[in-house]
Amino acid sequence: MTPATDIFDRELTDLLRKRGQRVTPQRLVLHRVLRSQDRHVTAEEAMRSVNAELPNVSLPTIYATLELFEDLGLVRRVAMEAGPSLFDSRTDDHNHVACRRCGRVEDIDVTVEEKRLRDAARAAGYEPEHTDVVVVGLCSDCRGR
Amino acid sequence: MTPATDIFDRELTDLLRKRGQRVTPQRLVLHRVLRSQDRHVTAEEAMRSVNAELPNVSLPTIYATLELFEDLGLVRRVAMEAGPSLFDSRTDDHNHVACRRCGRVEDIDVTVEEKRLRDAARAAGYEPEHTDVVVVGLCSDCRGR
DNA sequence: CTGGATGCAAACTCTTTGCATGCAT
DNA sequence: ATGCATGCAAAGAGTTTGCATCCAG
Repeated sequence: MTPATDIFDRELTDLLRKRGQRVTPQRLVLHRVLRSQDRHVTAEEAMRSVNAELPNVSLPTIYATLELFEDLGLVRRVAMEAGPSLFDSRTDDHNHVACRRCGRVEDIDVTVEEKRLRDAARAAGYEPEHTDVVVVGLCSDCRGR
Repeated sequence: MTPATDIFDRELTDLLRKRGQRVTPQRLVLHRVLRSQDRHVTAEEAMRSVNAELPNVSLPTIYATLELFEDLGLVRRVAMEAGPSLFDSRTDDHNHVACRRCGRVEDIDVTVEEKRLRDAARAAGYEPEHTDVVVVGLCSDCRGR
């Protein structure tokens, strides 16, 4: 257990306590895995990583916990044109590139001017919460053929 | 058959001929339906609309044809955080708002400055083709509870 | 005629639900 | 002790595949 995981645990514990929800090993381990590991994981991948540390954690639990973490603002679902849902533990303002062939996703540290978008969303009757931006194209591997 | 559908048919016929592909009634009807109807349809919805005009068109055919139309640049898949794929027959530069509860999607006629995004995508090793922007929030119906 | 396109059924993938058990509080 | 959280199994969406038939060229 690196020093960082200690901090992760404490942060999650505080958030859960604040809402009167339980601190379980499954939640702690998934939280650690998400925040230390590579970004953009599927539920399956998350389960494999969790199970390396804590066996027998089930996919339904992973899904339930990811949804909980989304509510807590700890992860964000990445908007994609297709394929399984990806969950991103980076919650600061950033965006994504996705390969339309293999589905690979990477971060782009470029932001967009959201104000006009959110205004237009409100004009359409929506209360905007966040904005997903995905540049879709071909990654180097998939371009080579 | 309104005069517009005539034009739609001709456009599709030309595109298909150009690639040596066949002009079938299924393709013609789906094309008409997509271009005259409301935007952002699921494959299911598209099938229902097509079947109102031409019975017994199957879901696999709808999917295959939507993929073909995507190649032809006639439709675009809309990036979403979850839920069934939505296909958009508007291919000009525009973006979307989506309700995170009910999945409703509307157009936003606001564009973003894509240049820096595409540059960053290239820097990450991708060849950018287009950019999806989705403002996620709550629609008026879902906010009221 | 000929092979690409279709329809049907079945398989597959991803995600959610129901319910009995377990454990954090 | 209480009931939220979990694991398992099964169901449920959504999408794709295999294959025999059909029809556009």
